Amino acid sequence: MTKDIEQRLKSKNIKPTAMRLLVLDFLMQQNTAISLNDLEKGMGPSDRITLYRTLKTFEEKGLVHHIEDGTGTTKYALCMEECDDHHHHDLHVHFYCNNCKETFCLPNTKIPQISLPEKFRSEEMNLVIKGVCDRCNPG
Amino acid sequence: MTKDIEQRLKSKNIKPTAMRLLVLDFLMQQNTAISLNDLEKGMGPSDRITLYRTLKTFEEKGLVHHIEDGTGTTKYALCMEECDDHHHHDLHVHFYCNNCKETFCLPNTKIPQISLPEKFRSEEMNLVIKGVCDRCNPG
DNA sequence: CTAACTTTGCAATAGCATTGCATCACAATT
DNA sequence: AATTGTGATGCAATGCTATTGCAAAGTTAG
Repeated sequence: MTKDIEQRLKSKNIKPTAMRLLVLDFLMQQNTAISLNDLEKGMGPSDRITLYRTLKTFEEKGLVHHIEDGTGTTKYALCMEECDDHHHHDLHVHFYCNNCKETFCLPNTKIPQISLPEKFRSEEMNLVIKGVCDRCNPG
Repeated sequence: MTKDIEQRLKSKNIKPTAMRLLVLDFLMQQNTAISLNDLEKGMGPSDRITLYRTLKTFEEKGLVHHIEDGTGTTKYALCMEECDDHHHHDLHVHFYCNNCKETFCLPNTKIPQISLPEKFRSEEMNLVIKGVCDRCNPG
């Protein structure tokens, strides 16, 4: 089981240190995107900056993507398998729940094609939808 | 001409003070979304916090909307006429140019309907497209 | 004119992101 | 096994933006 995590790191060219195994393990247990703070609290006692840099490394290597959900604090979530180093999260939608304040990836909800004005060229897209999530929605 | 600006403030139930007239005038001259910093530099010598609160007031009253373009710093731009107090910017797309680092409103580019997973309810949407803008695009 | 309310300006704070540097772990090479 | 180099970690410190508290100034209504 640790083997899987280790393998996942190696496949992205990330040296599997103890810290990184822990962080990745923790990330894999989440079903929402989390902030650096959440990570710090969720892990055992560990250095905030190291966690920060770990996330950054993960992001550079295409293991994690970050989300600006409009709250002002950056959230992080694991990439789906298809991501490579340079194209994360371009396609799927993120959802911020106004009720529980959680941020979700909606990996199956893709951003449709948008036709831009003349001479604008698109390289990345980022769509955040705010509303009420399935768990907070009555009925 | 100052009359127009004054009228625009009044029509949104904002008391037209000297400061506010200046800020609105400045905003009307912009064709990109600007940060608080830009505003501070662009105006004569004035208090940063007052400018901050002026923008906030404008936003509450539906005159201005803010954009999180992914750079980490909030940008502000005038709303189109159709905005009312509660529904700004929900519909149009924002564009961030990776080259000139400017953020634009694309008022004529609307966000298409997205079908969310079961039991997710949408209240707001925010789409930022990054790429190269018309002015930076060769040819 | 005076009282009530709003706006403005200054000071101070909070919070997140980010960098510098020194130490430590590890891996490779001799 | 010792040495050297590279990357990872931890601590300290900083920067920047957003945000609040409070007092002074300005505005409006009675």
